[in-house]
Amino acid sequence: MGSAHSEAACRAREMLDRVGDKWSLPVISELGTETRRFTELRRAIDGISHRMLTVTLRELERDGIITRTVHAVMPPRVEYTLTPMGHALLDAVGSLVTWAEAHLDEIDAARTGYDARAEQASALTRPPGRENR
Amino acid sequence: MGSAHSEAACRAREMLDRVGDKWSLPVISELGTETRRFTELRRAIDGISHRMLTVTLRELERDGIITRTVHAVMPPRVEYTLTPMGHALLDAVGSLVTWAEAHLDEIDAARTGYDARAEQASALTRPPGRENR
DNA sequence: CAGAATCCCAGACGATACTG
DNA sequence: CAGTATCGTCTGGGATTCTG
Repeated sequence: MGSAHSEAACRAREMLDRVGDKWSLPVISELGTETRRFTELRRAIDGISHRMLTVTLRELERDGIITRTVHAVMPPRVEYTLTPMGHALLDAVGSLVTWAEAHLDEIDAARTGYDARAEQASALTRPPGRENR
Repeated sequence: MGSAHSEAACRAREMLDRVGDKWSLPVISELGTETRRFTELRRAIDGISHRMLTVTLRELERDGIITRTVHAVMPPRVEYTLTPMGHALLDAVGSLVTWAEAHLDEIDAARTGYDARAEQASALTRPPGRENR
């Protein structure tokens, strides 16, 4: 029952909530190539904090998108791998990337145009006087 | 060629930041069918507040994903339409939806399993005593 | 009807310090 | 090396009120 839209949009939103946080995608993308250790990921992903890498990995593991393997050695060695489901997700995200690349210029242009128009509009409203250069 | 990952992941993240907020996708999805007025969208999208619809529409318009048309009548009549770029985006998101639908059960299972294991693990650590039922 | 402006809070995220 | 715990900040977004 209800609107046909919610079906699709709703499912998609669940996923964007999952993958749309700040670091999930970089992590997934990095693991797309090959299995990695904690510190390797840390170094490969620019700007991620120690804590956020941990948190992100936990979430992804919980959802079955990555696998965590602990090797009982000293010092500890933990490896992370993308599951088949994770690879499929990476593929799905691919079409977003494609879209983004295809329309990046168009988006920039749209923003510039919008901002220019907004600036003009507010200039009309604004009390006339010397511009604040 | 440094890290192959950043190229793709970075672009994708820009888009997830754009579309990954709480309401962009429902709005886009709703406009995918046909042109809509403000209040129509408000009613169609369950749970969205007046304010957030306004904000979301502004952002999408700024990025050239939707078009805003004002009809100078009383009462005001404003219509929103998906641009071609917007339609393309909706298509791209489609593969995420497909992925989500295909793996929903798998994700639920993974979570349940993970949580169960976590519960067990903490039980071992926890000081033995009577369970808190 | 459509939208702008204000206030406020929960939760996401970063920095830092400690542990096995 | 890998992970946990604690704390402070900052922002997304909800409720509400005012306008053309």
